[in-house]
Amino acid sequence: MTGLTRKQQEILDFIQNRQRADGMTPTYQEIAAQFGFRSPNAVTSHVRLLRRKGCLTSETGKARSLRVTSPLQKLRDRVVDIPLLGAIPAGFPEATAPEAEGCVSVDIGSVGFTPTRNTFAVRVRGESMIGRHILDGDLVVLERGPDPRHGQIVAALVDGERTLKTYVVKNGKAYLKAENPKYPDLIPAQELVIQGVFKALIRKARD
Amino acid sequence: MTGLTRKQQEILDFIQNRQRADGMTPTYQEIAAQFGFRSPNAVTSHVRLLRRKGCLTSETGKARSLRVTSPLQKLRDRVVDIPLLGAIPAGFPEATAPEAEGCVSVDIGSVGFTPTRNTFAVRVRGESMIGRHILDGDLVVLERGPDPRHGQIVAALVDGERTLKTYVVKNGKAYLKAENPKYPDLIPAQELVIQGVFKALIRKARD
DNA sequence: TCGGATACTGTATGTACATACAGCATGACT
DNA sequence: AGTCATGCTGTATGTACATACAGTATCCGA
Repeated sequence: MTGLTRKQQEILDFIQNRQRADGMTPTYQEIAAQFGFRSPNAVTSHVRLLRRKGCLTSETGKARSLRVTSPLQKLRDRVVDIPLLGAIPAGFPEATAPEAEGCVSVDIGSVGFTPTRNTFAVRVRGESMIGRHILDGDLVVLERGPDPRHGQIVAALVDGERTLKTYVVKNGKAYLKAENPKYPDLIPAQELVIQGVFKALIRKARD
Repeated sequence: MTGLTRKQQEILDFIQNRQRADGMTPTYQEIAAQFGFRSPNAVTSHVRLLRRKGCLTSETGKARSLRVTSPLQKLRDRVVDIPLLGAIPAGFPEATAPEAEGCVSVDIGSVGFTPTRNTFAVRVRGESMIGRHILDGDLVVLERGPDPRHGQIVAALVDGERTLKTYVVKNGKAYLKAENPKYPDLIPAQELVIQGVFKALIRKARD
């Protein structure tokens, strides 16, 4: 397996970029137009080579069926989009698609579960959960719905502001506990709106 | 804006799933086949409705040009595939695509940088970096290449095994330091292979 | 009870696309 | 010089596809 030619790599990249950007692969004539070819056949021969080298597949006769087969692509899991909710959607406007202020896209293998319509993400503000190794600025993925169990981390509305807390059950009563000595402890859970339980976390390095 | 009909939702889901799975949107006739319609026109009218409701776009005349316009899709960032490297690729076989044992796909906004060919991911084993809030089982994204700066977290090969350490410079000399009292401290950096510096982290909740 | 939307069947048709056949350069290796 | 891969132009052609026109049946709100 020889490496790809410069031209071949360019074409491969073009196809992949177009697919990612537009959601559909370019046609032979679109590729020809992009590279200034005056004959769609120039593309055909390139595609033939790329296919022989195993970088490209297509189903014969089908329109726009070119697909880049990167070695990673085969290992790739399904990618899901999780809405990143902003500051304060007080309560939770049931079933309404809440205004997303961003979008977190991850493969389901890495987050370890399959998100549903009840999954959302939130950016952590403050260090209230540093004891559980969640930092200011982290992106936290939560799932609304399931009743939290003892020891799970939950997002809750406290005085109209959202914070992360640990859900603890003590003598049959539920409390929320901050994992940082600087923060107030043990808030009775009944008075609060619990928005979801912690499912995953994404952190970027601060330089 | 009324919600979608059950049938409309089904068709929309089918299109989206096919697009994600195959990398190309189904044709009208393929959709018709899927739902048992004996006329491609049944699809046409559904598409017309979905387009009016703003859930679908297509460029007229173009084959396989249907695209689902979810509100999240617009916010969606570019998704990149990062190879998940396994146990011990001792050293780093320069420029060779190292055997990936998995694939981490994330949008570039969430990881906060644009991965390159020198980016890879590794699953953390052990609690040597608990002081920097990195836990056993976490998925860590690293970038090979840039010389580490003081205080940055790096992946290094120590006795043929990979661990995460903090890169510290003391009196002009570089050391690696574990962030856990149980682990040995301050290893001279010269004797080790530094594989990359910490860029991002993905953690799944343990139940 | 009379629209008006949804949810189809059935038949066409123009064109968007993949792909085949027939060349002609260029460079690289033997 | 000769062969072989790359990298094209130019012309066709069959078919895969989007889409228009003409109906029919059901359900629902006014």
